Amino acid sequence: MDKPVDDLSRDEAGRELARLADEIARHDARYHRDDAPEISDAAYDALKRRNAEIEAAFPDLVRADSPSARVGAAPAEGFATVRHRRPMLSLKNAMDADEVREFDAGVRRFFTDLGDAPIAYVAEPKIDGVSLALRYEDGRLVEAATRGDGREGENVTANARTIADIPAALEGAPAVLEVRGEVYMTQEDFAALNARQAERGAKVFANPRNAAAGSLRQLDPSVTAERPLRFFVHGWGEVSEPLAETQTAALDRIGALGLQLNPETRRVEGVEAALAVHADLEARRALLGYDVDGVVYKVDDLSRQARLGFRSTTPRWAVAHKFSAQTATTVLEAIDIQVGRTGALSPVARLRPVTVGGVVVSNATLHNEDYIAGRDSAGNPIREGRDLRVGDTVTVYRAGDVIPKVMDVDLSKRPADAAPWAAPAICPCPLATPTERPEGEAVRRCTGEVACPHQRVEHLKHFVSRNAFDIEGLGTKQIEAFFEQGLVSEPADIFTLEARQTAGEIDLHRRDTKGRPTNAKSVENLFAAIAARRRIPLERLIFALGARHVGETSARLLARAYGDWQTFEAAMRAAEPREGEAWETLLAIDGVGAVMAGALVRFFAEPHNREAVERLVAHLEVEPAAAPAGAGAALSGKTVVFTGSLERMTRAEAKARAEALGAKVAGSVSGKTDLVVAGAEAGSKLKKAEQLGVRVVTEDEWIEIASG
DNA sequence: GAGCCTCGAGTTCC
DNA sequence: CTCGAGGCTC
Repeated sequence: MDKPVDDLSRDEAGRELARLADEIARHDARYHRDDAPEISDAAYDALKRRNAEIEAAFPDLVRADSPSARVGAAPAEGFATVRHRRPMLSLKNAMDADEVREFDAGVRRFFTDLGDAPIAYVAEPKIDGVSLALRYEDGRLVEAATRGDGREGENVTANARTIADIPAALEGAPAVLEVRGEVYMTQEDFAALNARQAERGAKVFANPRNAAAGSLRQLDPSVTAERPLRFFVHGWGEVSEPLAETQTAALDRIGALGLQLNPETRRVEGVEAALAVHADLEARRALLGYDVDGVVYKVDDLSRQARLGFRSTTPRWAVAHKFSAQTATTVLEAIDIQVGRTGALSPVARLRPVTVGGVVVSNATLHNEDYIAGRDSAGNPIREGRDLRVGDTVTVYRAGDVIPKVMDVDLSKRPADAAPWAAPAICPCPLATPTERPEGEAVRRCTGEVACPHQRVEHLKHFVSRNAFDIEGLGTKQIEAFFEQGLVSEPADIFTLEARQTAGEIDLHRRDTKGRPTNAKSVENLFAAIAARRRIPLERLIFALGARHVGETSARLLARAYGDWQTFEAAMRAAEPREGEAWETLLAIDGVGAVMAGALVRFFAEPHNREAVERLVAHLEVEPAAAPAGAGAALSGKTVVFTGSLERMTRAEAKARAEALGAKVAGSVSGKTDLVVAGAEAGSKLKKAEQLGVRVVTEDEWIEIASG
């Protein structure tokens, strides 16, 4: 049993914080990375709480790698983080009616039992607010959490309690009920709030969503209480009992408990009826009184929702049909070139600042030269094939209400002397390296590779980025400054900073990024943060190396396939392009193809990279990769093959089900196959399974397995 | 060989 | 968030 915090000696507290940091990091990895938590949420929360209590009692012992400081999306200080029991996913967007019809067709293809019957959908306005999850236990509100990165959000319970639409207690609710919805502000309330703010000389908000977000995240709940926040429910997370058989009935039940449902919500039969709701709401958009950016359609039947399941970040049973975006007109003042870490040259539009949807926009990505020329990569016209020229008057919108984009150009306002834009033949870096655009690719690249200072500095930024080394106090700005001052030119240099400082070779105290003297404390903190990262999980290291085509996910695959750094590095060094055992082993990894394998082999063939990696790893202690995920699930680690025609479910459904149980679904039978599900008229695959002695089951037996 | 699904890379603004 | 491209399935 844990000793009361008050009874802990300093030494004991220090030791326990160290233990907790390790343990929590391990559980985080098991949960986030492997999807295979080994302790309950409550036990995990208890660890976090214990850590926080000790930190509160011994603030000077708080570790650089403290679990309370370390979180994915870096929620703001001041709010505890909350792990969502069910991830709060986002929705797939549909930009027009045809994309919605495709969504409907996809849903229909999933089921074999529909015939011509239409799918029933729930259509509801997509409120432009802030997502919030409310957890009720035994009818009492116990926790309110923002969406955050979908896995962890901020605990804003005290603030949520001040919102009139959020009851503190629900009569007759299930033992556990987590409702999800949107906190928003009406346009009228927003205007009045801004008038009040302006009067007081306080911050004026750009739009109702920002006002709602800002109000919900006040550290002082009494401020939130004065803000006119409202809340609509649109779904639920964890529940202790099924709410109903349909989305409609479930929402009705939640509404009957005393929560607000959006009055525009409709149940409709078939996709065309759903589209009619969109047309109706778009026409009445300005009259609703609150900001709405589209309409969400959800499959009404909850058993069908469950069968459809989820893609990695979105449910298959819902789609957000967006309204056409708000636009603004401005002048394209310049087209600059940015260099990415892979050498990709991206044109950026510098715009005369203009307000779009409540935010001032002055930059917008132009993607690549085809985009400027008015074509997509397939040569199809965009902007009806009209090109962009400096001096043009252009229409700007914010894609997904976030990323500014140049939509169209007004040729009637084009200055007579506006010249077509020409892609740069040389990199804008001091080396002026020639650029090239490989046949069939959209992107032009600098050929300077490691020599190009732009690429080097971007490479370093990638190295310290959040999913790589994530060194606190060493962000974009700091890296740029260190690079410019010649203090850091490759990753290994980061780990020698402290030694060089001690030896008097460099002096970090002298100046910060702005040339001001830096205080000793922050330098010390930086050294501590760097030291804390000398121990690094293999997958983070592989990702941080920055080989092309190797992102977070692929790095994880590689880490799991090779297990530890020595094995991985030896294999990469031994591999030759397109032949040999090491190459074959690499390609055999599920998810690794010839392009990625080629990029890795090339990365490790480059002498500069080999040496830089060697210098780096000398400073590190690389943690081996965790065992593969899904341990404990019914079919975990098994490979399943479906053959013949299935009669009680579609292929897609069968596959989704098998994967949910931890299996990998393969297309052909081999020695690695564990189970073959043979439907009617199974052919060669069945024969092969019998030859290899692989276990074969009928569709009925499979359903038995899948439901058990 | 086409079509789906995911991943990687680059980007904006607060 | 979006686009392009890689990987896999049919």
